[in-house]
Amino acid sequence: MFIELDLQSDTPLYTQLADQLTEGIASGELKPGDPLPSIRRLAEDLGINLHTVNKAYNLLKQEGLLQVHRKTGVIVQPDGMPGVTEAFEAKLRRQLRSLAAAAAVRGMAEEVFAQESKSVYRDIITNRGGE
Amino acid sequence: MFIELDLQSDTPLYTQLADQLTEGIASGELKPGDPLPSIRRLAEDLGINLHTVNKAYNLLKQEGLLQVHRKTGVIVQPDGMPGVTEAFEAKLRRQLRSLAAAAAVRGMAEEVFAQESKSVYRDIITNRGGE
DNA sequence: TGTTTGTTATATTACATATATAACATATAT
DNA sequence: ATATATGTTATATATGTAATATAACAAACA
Repeated sequence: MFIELDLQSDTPLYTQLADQLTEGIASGELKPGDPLPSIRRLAEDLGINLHTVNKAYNLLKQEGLLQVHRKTGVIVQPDGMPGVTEAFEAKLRRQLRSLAAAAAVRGMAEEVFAQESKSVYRDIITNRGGE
Repeated sequence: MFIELDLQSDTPLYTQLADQLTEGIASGELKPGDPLPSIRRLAEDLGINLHTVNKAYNLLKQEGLLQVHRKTGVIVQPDGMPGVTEAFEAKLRRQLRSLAAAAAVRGMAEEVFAQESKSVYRDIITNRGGE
């Protein structure tokens, strides 16, 4: 799986990494049970620090997307992905709210905003680059 | 206009403030030309520092949502709101992408995600509380 | 003249990000 | 047993952001 980090971005490296791994799982490129590179290995490949990768892995572990086994290494959650919890719904709505307000104030219509959402979602599932 | 800040949130205060002002404009509660409280006044009312309010106002000024006149004070952009620029589209897509991936990986269907987006958008426009 | 406005400057505190080393405990392979 | 590679934990450091606290400035208005 190809991962690209933008050092200039205002999004933290560990967040970028976690996001891209999440996309990989969502698209099916990474399947349940698939092994991920070791912390040190991935850090080496990406040219970043061990702890930054560790932070991203742990974030996804907290969310239930990864399992981290001592010595066995890190694998994609094989026992079923987490569902849409109340907490997740609330968080999603909160973040969507910020985006929707910015879109609405610029005159982007409701249907266009919804269509953008649908389009972006599909883009991830069909494993396209993004544009 | 009622503004509520969550000191426990991981979202910075100036971001929360800018978001809520944006929602106010999007919903029509704040109309073009409407005056906003002075920096010091709002800071006092919210119980936060002058510079935090200033940062929020300047952010919205940069985005073209506010006009800041010396002594006249701060008003909602009267000369037409900014449109949907390429840059905004790109930024919106980037942020939606992260949300869509998190939703998809938890099994939220494309239509449900789009419906959530539409629902949240409508919530803002119709000026409801949020839940 | 005095007050209020946004603006700018400095300083301080706290926290997050990212890095650099180092060491530890454990499971696997040799 | 020995070596190796794994995730984990602990320090330390540098940098940047967020938020606060004062203070002063220039300009507009009553």
